[in-house]
Amino acid sequence: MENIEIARRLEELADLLEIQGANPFRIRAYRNAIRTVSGLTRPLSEVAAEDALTDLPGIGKDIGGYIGELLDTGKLSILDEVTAEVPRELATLTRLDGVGPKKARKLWKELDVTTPDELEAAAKEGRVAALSGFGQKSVEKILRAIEDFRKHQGRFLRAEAVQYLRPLLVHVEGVEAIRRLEVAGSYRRGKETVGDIDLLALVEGDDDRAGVMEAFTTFPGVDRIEMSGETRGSVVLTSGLPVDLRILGPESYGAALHYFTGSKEHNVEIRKRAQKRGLRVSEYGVFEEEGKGGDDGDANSDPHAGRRIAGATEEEVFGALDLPFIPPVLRENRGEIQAADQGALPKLVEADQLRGDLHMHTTWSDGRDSVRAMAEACRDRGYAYMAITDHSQAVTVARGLTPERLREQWVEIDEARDQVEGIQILRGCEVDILKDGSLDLPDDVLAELDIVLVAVHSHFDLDQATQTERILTALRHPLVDILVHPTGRLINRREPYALDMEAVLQAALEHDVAVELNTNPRRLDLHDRHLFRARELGVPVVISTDAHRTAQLAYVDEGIHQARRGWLEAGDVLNTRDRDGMQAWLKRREG
DNA sequence: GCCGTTTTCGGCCCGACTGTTTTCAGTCG
Repeated sequence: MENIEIARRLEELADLLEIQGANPFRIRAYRNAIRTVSGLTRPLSEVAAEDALTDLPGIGKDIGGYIGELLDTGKLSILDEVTAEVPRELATLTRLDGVGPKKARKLWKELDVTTPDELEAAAKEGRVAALSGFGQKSVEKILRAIEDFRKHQGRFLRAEAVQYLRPLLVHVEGVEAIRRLEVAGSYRRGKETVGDIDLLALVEGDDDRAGVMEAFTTFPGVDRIEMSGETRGSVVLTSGLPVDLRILGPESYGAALHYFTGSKEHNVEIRKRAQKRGLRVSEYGVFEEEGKGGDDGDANSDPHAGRRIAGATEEEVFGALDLPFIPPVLRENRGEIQAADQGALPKLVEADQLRGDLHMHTTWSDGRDSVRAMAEACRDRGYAYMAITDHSQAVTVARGLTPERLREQWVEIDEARDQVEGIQILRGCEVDILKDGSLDLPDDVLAELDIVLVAVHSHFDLDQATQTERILTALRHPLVDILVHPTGRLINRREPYALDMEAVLQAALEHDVAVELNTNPRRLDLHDRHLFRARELGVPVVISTDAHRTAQLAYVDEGIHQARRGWLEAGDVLNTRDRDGMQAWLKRREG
């Protein structure tokens, strides 16, 4: 069983125990363990085999036992016991905005409501408003939440969100009082998708805060205002994108930027670290706690109590905790705090370190631009080399190339080599991995290519063992260079095919095959967790755009976040090598 | 339920905002 599946079961358990009213600290312990599991790059089965589950942070005897049970049997008996008492659908109910464990429990106990559909019916019949603790506003909010839940389950692509956001930024920036306006949150962490947008406005003094909030909530693209206070406001744009605004003074801006950049998990760890040093971290700054334990408790409820020792910049906040600046893309609690503590943060790869793009299409298959146009565009980007990699014959919808047409294309590639100077044009192909794992072109043709990419474009629904074996078979082929878009996912549209990625990465290592980070914003495949694992194992990664027109070569600029989120350094990325270095790798199996 | 360079017992991250309350619980990020 995969880590992510184990995390999901434990999460369901925690959700249901919370609804059941279990000790909140016990729930927290479960959530801590879930954080550890979902942040882990090694397979838990491997850790279990070493008998080292309880060495993991937040995992003790009990939870370690649950993980062991899941690994051994695929079942979790305690979850079965809990679901015998609490209906598992109730966990879904807490996904609704404004409905937490307490309200879910009340709706279930008093109205026998367990699903969004039942909740909607009860709300419309006036039964919800009649409950104590619920009023007319709660009912309206719940009905809206159900509507949102139905129409908008997926998150926004990062690239998509920025388009909706830009006009709002222009509008709010127009307010004179604003000294700085920045986007924090998962957007700043470079996540592939964002659920909402967090804006931070720096305002001097208290005078114009109301004006800033006013400008924010009256932006014409605002569909509705969720809340609007003195320092915090929350709206939903007509596009459905939720946006939060926080207003801060200069002494707190860095602390707030850190705090609202997150991730939540990273912040929790940071605060624990602070606590050990007798410090308190909040969005207002880093404070020295004074008179610990001696007070009446009121001192702790004042967010500005104690002496502020940092807050104006993020560097200051990290510095107060004896840490160097941690780049936002790393703040996922995947070991970045420990690495920072030990001076071992990775030197993350930058877009301008890439020396070539090794995956693109032309008019020969389903691309829009010619070989020459693509070559000129790559040269203009300053690349030293590039590969033309149209589809092979099996992908008929994309006009995939037969061996004959491929040879015809080589004539055109030769012409482009003469016409476009200053860049090396590799002749390649995105060769289909057929259902049985064999390749879509004969070996003698593959041998004449400079570079061979392999990919799955069919039979997505094979079971995991079969799909994995299919790809392993392809990786064993001695002429294969790169496995491209390895999981096949399309964000918000198609799930990855069932695949044992650990086995695939191990095989890539063994057979000296690279794996791709495809920077098409809908793919971003491999994703960060697997990139991290590839780096850990030493499997080379190629960052390519899969461009189907010249403009899409720019996908690399958005996609590079993903590589950085996977902790990749230049040395982990094959196409940071210069022309000779790349040539040497392509010839790695000769001599 | 987990954890320990002050602790094997007694803690466990922090604050804003809303709605339904007569002083605060619930939810969210």
